[in-house]
Amino acid sequence: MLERDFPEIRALPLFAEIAPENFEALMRGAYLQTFPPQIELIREGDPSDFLHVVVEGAVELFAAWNGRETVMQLVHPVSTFIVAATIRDAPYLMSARTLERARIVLIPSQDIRAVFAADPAFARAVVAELAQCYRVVVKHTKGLKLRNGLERLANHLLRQRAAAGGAPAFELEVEKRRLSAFLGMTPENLSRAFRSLEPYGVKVDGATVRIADPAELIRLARPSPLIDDSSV
Amino acid sequence: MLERDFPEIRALPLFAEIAPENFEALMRGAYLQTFPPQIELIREGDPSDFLHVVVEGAVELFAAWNGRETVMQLVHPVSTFIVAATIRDAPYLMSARTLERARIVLIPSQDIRAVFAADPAFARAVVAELAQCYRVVVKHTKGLKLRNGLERLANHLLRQRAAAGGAPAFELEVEKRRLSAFLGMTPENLSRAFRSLEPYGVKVDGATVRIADPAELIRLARPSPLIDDSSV
DNA sequence: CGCTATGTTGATCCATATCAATAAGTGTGG
DNA sequence: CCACACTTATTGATATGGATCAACATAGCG
Repeated sequence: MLERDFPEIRALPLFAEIAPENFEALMRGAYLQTFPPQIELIREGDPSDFLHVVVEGAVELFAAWNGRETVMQLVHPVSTFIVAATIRDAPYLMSARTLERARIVLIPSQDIRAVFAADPAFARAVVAELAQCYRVVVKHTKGLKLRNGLERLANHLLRQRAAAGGAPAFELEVEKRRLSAFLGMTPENLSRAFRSLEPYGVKVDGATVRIADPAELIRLARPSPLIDDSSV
Repeated sequence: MLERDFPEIRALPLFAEIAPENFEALMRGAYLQTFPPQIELIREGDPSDFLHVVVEGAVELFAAWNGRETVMQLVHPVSTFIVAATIRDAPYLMSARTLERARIVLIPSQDIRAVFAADPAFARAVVAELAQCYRVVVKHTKGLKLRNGLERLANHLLRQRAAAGGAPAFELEVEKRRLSAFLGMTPENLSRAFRSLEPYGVKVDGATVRIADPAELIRLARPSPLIDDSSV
């Protein structure tokens, strides 16, 4: 892997505290690859060969059953995915595909497990990362079980707005089709949900969302830190 | 804590490989308590003070939002809960209450974090536990998003049957009301779902379920290891 | 520039929720 | 040990959120 790609990976909480020689070891075995859109990176059920780090672009984790398919998570730079499968040496529970052209670092799972066993700092970081992942899924599940489609969308928009620094307008980052699957609804339903939010000051033009008065939307969405705060 | 309670805790994957002196340290600060049914052990949003180990009885993890409440997980002996919050020193994302009279070991979170930092074997075990928890939630979420109520129930019954060693009859372990919340449906709906399963050879009497011909039910449920196998 | 996939909108259907009434347990205190 | 109160489970009737089907618009792309 190229030198210049180290810093952004090194800066990830997962790798920040790791001993230099161990980080070197990980990077030596790692591949940096650029993928076109719509490439299936991993398939659920396959053995976990690599830990993936999205450096650029976007990836979706999805799952299928009985002919149905849903989006489980949307992954944006810089973050890792499938840490759990890598650590447990278990088959992937989700598939992954690129949404756009993406640059991804692939670190062999056995290297991860080796350094994990040898480097206490890395072990701690893996734990923090896993605990984080766990909490993300729990929050997502809470949203699915406790909110209806409109509420999930409203809160998603507020989260995106916050992620964009509170700007009055921001981009959706993903196709509405995929967003609908992520939010647990059909595309048609999402479209109607957007219209239902108009009275609350939400204006949508393509992938651009403009929230006139956040307070209005918040009254509907009732965001909770225990579901919506990514830092908690 | 009493000597005689050690073995079953020590035998847990989470504690099995830990150094004797560290395990001693954990147990010295731990409390073994017996709680009556319906006691709220922890409340979502509270700081995580203790790692909990259910030694006897049953506990449900639940979450609430905007006046609604749902069951996130059912915890039976011997297992731990809220490892993630303990490790991250973050607020609980879920509340917990006893379903029956329960014996629970409470280990101060700061002790867990201290031993975690000092004992590599324990750190590894925590990671394995967390990865396991993560995968459990992911599977649950997949079920919620990819299956309808009837399918979720059918698969739940098959899982319970497997957990009971494949016996033709087994107990539900929890009130139907709570099971319905866990499966993401209303009690009325669960009741009707049970009746819908009669043609598939499912007989319910109180909390006892009898599956005449598993093959028949399997055809409907289409269980998948990536959703239903607890070991994967 | 046309082809194809995505998004929107309307009509309709269906699964699930809600409301209501009753039955069946379960626990408590006399 | 039974009667009473209260919770849970069931069943039926009805409402509704969301899915499906269909048609069309639009946007991205070769």
